[in-house]
Amino acid sequence: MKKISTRDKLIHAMADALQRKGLHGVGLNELLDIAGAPKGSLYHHFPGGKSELAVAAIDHISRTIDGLFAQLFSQRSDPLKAMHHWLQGALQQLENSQFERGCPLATIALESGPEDVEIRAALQRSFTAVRQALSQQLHAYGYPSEQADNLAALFVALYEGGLLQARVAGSSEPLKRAATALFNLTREQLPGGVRP
Amino acid sequence: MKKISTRDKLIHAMADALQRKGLHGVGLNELLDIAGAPKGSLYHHFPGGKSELAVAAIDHISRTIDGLFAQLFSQRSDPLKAMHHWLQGALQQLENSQFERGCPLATIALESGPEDVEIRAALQRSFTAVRQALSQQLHAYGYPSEQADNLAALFVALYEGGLLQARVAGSSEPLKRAATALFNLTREQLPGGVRP
DNA sequence: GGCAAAATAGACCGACCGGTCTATATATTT
DNA sequence: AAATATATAGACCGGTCGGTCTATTTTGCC
Repeated sequence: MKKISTRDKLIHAMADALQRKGLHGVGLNELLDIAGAPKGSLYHHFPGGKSELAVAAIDHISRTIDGLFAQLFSQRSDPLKAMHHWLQGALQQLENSQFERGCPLATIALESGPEDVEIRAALQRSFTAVRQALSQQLHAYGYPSEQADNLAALFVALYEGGLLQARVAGSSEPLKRAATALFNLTREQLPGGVRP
Repeated sequence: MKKISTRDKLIHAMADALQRKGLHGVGLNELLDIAGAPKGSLYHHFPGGKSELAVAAIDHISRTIDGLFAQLFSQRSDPLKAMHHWLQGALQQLENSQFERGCPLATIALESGPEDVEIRAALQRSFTAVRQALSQQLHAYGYPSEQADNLAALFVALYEGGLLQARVAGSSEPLKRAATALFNLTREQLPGGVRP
């Protein structure tokens, strides 16, 4: 028997909707229906309405990613292997959902404009944190910090761009190919540009 | 003095809106306002309404990309240099628009689901064509076709993922970093995996 | 138990959504 | 010039949007 607060059910429903259809793609009533909550509860917990709930969902997703990374990198000393697992997991989720669940933040990232101040701020926090986490791991592994920053951005791009292509194609192939290409390249060029 | 047909004005307005805000982000009236056309004209030229116009806009964008690639690759024998120019151009456009104009197809790609059959088909055509064009150039340059396919997917991912990150960050930095990382890697590993 | 705060519940609202429909104007063809 | 197809014009429609408001129930505390 589980007790999930209405607040958490709302956040969860929004997070799921963001991953599948984005912010403009879900209606409030649909959301409340999924969460099993009335409108009053939404505006009680989130006076700012839809966008405040979206921010809460983004923050929630961000924390989830933090946790995933912490686990992923603690188990493997080679960060490239860890990132490979990360991508494998994303791919699995995509396939299991008939290619509906891509990156949970990408859609709202593209839908939102500079006028959506708080949403953009939350997204920025999250993406920056992800890049920093990756960069730090790569740096600890031996990459000079500049190179680590660059590679981190590239891996995030692989994740985002790969998932996007896979979704459109309705097939894992584009992501698999892009990942193969990048891992082949990084395997040959080790930290600092030194080769065995 | 130019004569742009109402049909083309509608397609243009939709294409611009897709790049800035996506399909759900624009209203029909807003669109007609921009195009300077009444509702009757829209449904005369595009009986299928908003989504048929979106398909036409996607096809239009796709042809534009084809033209750009044809020009880009005809002027440079090194496809990596050509792709560098491609990314530079995208970056320029992003900066000139205060980070509002990213990939013209990415937003609708994430907004649309498998139920949007025709939109998805148009997107799939376009993305496949882009990857094929890149792959072909890389193959002609010396990469084995398998490797060329993989690299093509990776470069598209760099473009999509890089632009997405740059938009969220409100800065070119993430895309520049990711591009730097990838170009450094490819410069060191030449076609066929042979090293100098 | 008594009471206030927190949370739930949903009727209701104006605005805007995409889309339909009829009327008029503009070419095109004969 | 008459007839016909093409295109423009915009009033209008039901539905849904996000959001407000009042009423009721549940909870935590003394």
